[in-house]
Amino acid sequence: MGKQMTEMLKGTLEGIVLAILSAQPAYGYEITARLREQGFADIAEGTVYALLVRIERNGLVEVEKVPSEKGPPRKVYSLNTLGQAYLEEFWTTWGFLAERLGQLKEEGK
Amino acid sequence: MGKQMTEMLKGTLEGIVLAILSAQPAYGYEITARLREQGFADIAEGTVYALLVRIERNGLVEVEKVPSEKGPPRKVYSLNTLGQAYLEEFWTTWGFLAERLGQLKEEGK
DNA sequence: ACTAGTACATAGTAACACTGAATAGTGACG
DNA sequence: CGTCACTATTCAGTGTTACTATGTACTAGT
Repeated sequence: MGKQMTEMLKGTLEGIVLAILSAQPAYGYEITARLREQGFADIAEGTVYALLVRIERNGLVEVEKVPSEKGPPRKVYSLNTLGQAYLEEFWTTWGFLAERLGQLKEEGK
Repeated sequence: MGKQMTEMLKGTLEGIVLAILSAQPAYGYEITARLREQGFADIAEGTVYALLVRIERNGLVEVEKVPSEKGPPRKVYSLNTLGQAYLEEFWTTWGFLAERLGQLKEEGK
C-alpha cells in the first residue's frame, strides 16, 4: 500500500469500521472482505483484528460468539451506545477536516 | 486537541502544509499562524517544525535563510518539483478516501 | 493425507503528531 | 539596566496507529 494511504488511514480506519458496524453487526473476516470490496484492497486481516481488539477494549462494541459452519467461531461485533456517540464525533471531526482540505484544494488551482 | 483529530491529522497535516507552501513559500512560524487562522487552533509549533524538518530531509522543499527584523533568521521553505509531485499524489489519495467516506456517511443515514 | 477456504490472534516495526522545554534575537517599558 | 512580550527555531521523550509476518484452528473436497 502507498505510504501516504497508510498514514492517512490512521484515525480514519477506525471510523470506517465503526461506520460499517453501525449499518449492521459483523465479524472480523467479513469486515475485511467488505473493505476489500469497497476499494481498500491492501488492508491486511491482521490490521482489522488488531483494530477490533482495540475498540472492544475501549468499550465501543458488544461481542457475541457465533458458531460458524466453516472454521472457528465468529466474533460478531455490534456498536453500543458509546460506540454510536464515538462514531458521531468521528463524523464531526472528519467533516471539519474535509471542509478545510476541500478549501485548500480549491485555492491551489 | 481531540484524540480523534490528532490521529486523523497523521498523513494529512503533511499534505496541508505542502498545500500551503504550494500557494507561496513560507517559514515555520508563519505556517503555524496560518494554520491557526484556518481553524487548526491547537496545532503546536513543535509539531510544525518537526514536520518541516522531515519534508526537508525527504527532499520535497528548498530552504533559504532570510534575516528577520525581529528574532532569529527565518528558514523560508518552498516546494520543489518532487514536492509538487508528492502533493499531487496526496490529493489523489485524499480524493479516494474522501469519496469512500462520503459514501459511507450517506449509507449511514 | 493434502489442499483450500474460513476465522482469529499476536509480536515486532515504522511513522507520525503531541508534550514540554530550551535557546536566541529584538523592541518597548518602567 | 532589567525584564517582559513577541518572534523564531530546535529537540528529546511519549503514545497511538497501521503494517508485516507469522501462527493457530476448524471444515470440506479431492
